[in-house]
Amino acid sequence: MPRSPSPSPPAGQPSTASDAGDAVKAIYVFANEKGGMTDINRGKINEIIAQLSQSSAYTAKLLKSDRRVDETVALLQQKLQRSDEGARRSAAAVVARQVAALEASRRADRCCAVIDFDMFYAAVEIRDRPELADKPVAVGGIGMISTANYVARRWGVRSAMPGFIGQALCRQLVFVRPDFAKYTAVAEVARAIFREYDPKMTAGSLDEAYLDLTDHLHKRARDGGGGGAGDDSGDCDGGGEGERRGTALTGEALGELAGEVVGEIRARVKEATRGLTTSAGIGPNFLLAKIAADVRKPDGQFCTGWSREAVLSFLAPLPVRKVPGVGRVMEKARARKDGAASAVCELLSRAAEARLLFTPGSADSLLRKSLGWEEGGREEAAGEALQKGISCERTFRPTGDEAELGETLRRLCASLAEEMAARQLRGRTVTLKMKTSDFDLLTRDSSAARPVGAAEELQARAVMPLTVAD
DNA sequence: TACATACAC
DNA sequence: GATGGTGTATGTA
Repeated sequence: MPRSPSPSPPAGQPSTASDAGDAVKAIYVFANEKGGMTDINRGKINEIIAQLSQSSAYTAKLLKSDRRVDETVALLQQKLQRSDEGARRSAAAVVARQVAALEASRRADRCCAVIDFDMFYAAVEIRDRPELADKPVAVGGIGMISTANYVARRWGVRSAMPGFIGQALCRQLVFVRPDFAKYTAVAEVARAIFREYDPKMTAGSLDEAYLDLTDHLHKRARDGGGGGAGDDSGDCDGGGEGERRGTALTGEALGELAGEVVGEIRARVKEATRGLTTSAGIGPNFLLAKIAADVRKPDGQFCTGWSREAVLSFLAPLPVRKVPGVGRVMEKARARKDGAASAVCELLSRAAEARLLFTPGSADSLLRKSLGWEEGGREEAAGEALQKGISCERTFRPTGDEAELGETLRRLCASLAEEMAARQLRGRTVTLKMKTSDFDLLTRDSSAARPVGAAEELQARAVMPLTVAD
């Protein structure tokens, strides 16, 4: 006899903060946002997570790092206070000039798409074991969950969450071991389809692809395959500065055709992968396409539009964290005065501040992103970019035994050398990374005169940062 | 060049 | 009781 009616997520109270878990909650953002989360149980979920995390070394280290970020942010504030009127004015002037230049160069003749499988690993596993379909499923192990299906997400189980927490949140959670060979094969099926639309397509990861559809769309429009020859009704295209490609396919017309094409691609992928769904974002560049891919997840697509108005009204209200490249730290550094997270519009309105605080490169990048103009995605892969590094790391039980550490190091070097040989790679700088039991990360590196690759060479250069005390 | 951080998936 | 692995980019000394 099975358990009773289908179990449902806990219906807790709205977060009754109070206790020692408060600081921890501030760190753990698992129960924020994202599809599938019901609002009702958020408090309960946070409580369980806080409970389990409270006394762990990992949390201690997170809190410590968070305090350091706070200090840095405080320093930035001081720096801002102390900046003189002249510096502020010239920063504002620079920003104004940049904004004008960027706006003038906005183009409406390019179309990019980012296509992303929905809960990829879990979807593949469920496809192959249909009996899992309505059960909460996590791909990963007790150490780490890499993907959770939407049923599991209703309990607060998410990717990048340690498995034991997932299990505490949802006792019926079914764990499935990841099978990367299988995922790679599935990804290859999808990529073959993507390449028909963009031969230069690039992959962000196994489950994510960047396609520049511009050429395909023009070809399709020329060959009259479909797509009403756009009625560009006034408010659409932003930069109507002539047709570089000979077809009047810009702005909204481009978007409309792209919508059909992307729908077609997604249908083909679903068919070819026996039912796997994808979500997609469409826009004038990869940055916007990437952000847009999140909007209609799962199994949907969204187009940002091309005009300045369309782009900005899409971006403005988004939390800065949605912008690729803006993570926990930058979010905090750009948070509002009252501590609340900023939206992209504030990023833009306070761009002059950023220019005073950060390196010119970072400030530029932030400004461009808040205008929705480039960066954050693939962008011109410009010929097969060569790989910059290769690594092999493993987490093991803490030990102070040098012989044991030495043996671990030997094994790591051996696997790495094997992988490098298989891919015919060598490198000049060997970096040894070591994580202590309290999650401090240390690196030591050593550069050789010429590239190395053999296990012995790697090992000889991997000098252990010993004397770790305690 | 050496080391640390931030970020993405 | 317990929080991964691979790769890229960037800041600072």
